[in-house]
Amino acid sequence: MKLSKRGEYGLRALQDLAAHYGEGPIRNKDLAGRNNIPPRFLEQIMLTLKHGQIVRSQKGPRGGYYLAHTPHQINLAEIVRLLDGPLAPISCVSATAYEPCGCPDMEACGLRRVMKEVRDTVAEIMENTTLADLVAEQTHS
Amino acid sequence: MKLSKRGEYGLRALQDLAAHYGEGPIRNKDLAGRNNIPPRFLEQIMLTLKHGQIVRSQKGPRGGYYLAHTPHQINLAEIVRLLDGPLAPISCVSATAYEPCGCPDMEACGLRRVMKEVRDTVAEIMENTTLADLVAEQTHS
DNA sequence: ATTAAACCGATTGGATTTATAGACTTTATA
DNA sequence: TATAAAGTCTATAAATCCAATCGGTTTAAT
Repeated sequence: MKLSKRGEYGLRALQDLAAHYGEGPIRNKDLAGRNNIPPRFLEQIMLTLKHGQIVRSQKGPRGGYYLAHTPHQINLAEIVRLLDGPLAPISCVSATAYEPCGCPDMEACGLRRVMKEVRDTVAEIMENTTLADLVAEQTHS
Repeated sequence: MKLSKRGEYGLRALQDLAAHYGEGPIRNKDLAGRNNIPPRFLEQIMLTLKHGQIVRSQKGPRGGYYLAHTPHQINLAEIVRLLDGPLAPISCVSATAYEPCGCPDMEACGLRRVMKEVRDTVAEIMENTTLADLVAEQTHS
């Protein structure tokens, strides 16, 4: 039930970008330094986020990364799915990557129903939480 | 956010044991066969479950595994924790295995709050679902 | 005694995670 | 226009973990 480091780092970096939204590109080095993330590893993650249209980048001096949309347009579910794959604990309850499990009768499987409940609940929380929400909580604390 | 095969197999086997509760020991071979689980792998898992006091076993001919308690006394959270570790997506929100994350200010971390919400929700579902619930859903379908 | 079953330790192969390294491209600005 | 600062891309290494397998040991029913 764990998030990978890749996912955790990505979320932390994006939370940081959201906190500095509108201030122009932020260097990988700064993102890594402020959030205790190995810089070269973060570089890879940011590249994935760029390909996933979640951030944009500017090359050269004064370059860096910035959000491709406003913080309240980016929800956590899409980030996690991009960096970590499906939210579902087991693949037979995944909305985005369904695969049959080996159980005798899928409809009658109590385990499946509970896991679906878990998936749906997690998905609801993550889909309804945006980077703006993270930053809002962050500042009025 | 995924459950390991170990966890998935373990839950399936226990669901099976619960469905046959009171019928005496069930062989590893039967558990594996009915649920499409590699037998030698399941053997390991059942041993872990035994050491974790969730099942008991009987050796020798006519031997096998059976639940150590009634199905409604065994909840899914303890099983998953035993086989897969903490429920929390990131360790700084784990109730059973807390570790600080690298973020600058833990209290002010919006990400942490959301992940805690996810953990708490998942824990609530799993702690309040027992093997009896799985089987009940299973039969009246 | 035989046989069926769980127990236990070791190990393997593969995948994934977590990085590092190095060469390349783009671009601001001095 | 030279320079340096930044991201881009590919490759690969190290470590860890996961899934599965194997061989042998112990226990118990018949």
